[in-house]
Amino acid sequence: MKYSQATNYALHTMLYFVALPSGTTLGVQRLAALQSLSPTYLSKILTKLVKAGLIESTPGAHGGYTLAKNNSELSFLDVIHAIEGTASSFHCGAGLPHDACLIQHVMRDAERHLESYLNGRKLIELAAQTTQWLNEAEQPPA
Amino acid sequence: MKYSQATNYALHTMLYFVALPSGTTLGVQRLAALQSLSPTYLSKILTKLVKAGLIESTPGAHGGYTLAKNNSELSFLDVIHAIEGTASSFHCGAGLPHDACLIQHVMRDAERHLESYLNGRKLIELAAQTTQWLNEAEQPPA
DNA sequence: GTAGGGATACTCGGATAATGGGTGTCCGAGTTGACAAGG
DNA sequence: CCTTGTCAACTCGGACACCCATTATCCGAGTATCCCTAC
Repeated sequence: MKYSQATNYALHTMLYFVALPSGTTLGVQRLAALQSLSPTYLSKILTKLVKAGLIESTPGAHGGYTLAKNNSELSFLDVIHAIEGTASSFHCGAGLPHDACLIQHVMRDAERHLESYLNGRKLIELAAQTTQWLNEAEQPPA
Repeated sequence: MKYSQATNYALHTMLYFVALPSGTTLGVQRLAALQSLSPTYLSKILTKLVKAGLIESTPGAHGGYTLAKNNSELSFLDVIHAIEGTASSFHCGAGLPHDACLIQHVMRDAERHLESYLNGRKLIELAAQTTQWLNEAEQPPA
């Protein structure tokens, strides 16, 4: 029961996109430098985010990634589902007919509760503090 | 983000203990046969449950495992923590001071919500149906 | 001045390790009860 | 009848191997922009 590091990177990346002015495009190098991780690995995560429709990519020179339109109300759950998939986190291996396992019922309920909460938490909640953080990092006090 | 199979086995095992009359002792062979898995692997899980204080073990002949006293109100969270540990499921690897990561705050909050829910669901809720299930399996209709 | 042809700066996708944890097995050690033999 | 030794059943713990997902890297392909040169 652990979230993958890729989810962590994806959340930070999406937070940058939400915090920056709408329409800003960022390249892999910039994003990787901000989180100090390898650009090649981050690109894999970005393609997942693209396929999930959270961001859009423009190839070629001056290309990069942009927040998909009307995605300012992005939730934590959207990002997590894009990376980890939407499959259930608990599966009873017993040979019972489809979903006769009582334990599985409870675990699925718990999962739904968790997803409901994560769907309510939006990335934009953290945008204000993040933009401030980015500005301080970009131009340090003289 | 997936629960281990060991957690599944542990939950089923604990459910058997709760459903059966208080004081019943079960050996590894019986428990493994009920879930049709290898006894040697199940013993590993059982030792974890013993160390967590959920069950007690009596060595020697006619030995086995018994539900620890006054544990009838066992929750799902107790079992999960015994197997998966109590460590947080999300850890921000960034070099920020202790817990300055805003994303980590949200994820920890979500985790607390999930744990609160799982702490409220008790194993005994499923006991009635499980005992019925066990009786049918033990003595099939003539 | 305009068109064409590189060069460049990106994204995209596949192939390929390395690593670690979950899963499962094997074996020896320690402990207790049952049983039988001998005094 | 009592003691004692042996055996069997069972838990406990460590060591070991296997499998698979995660993590990470490298390289070639495709694509758009820029710049430089030739006409």
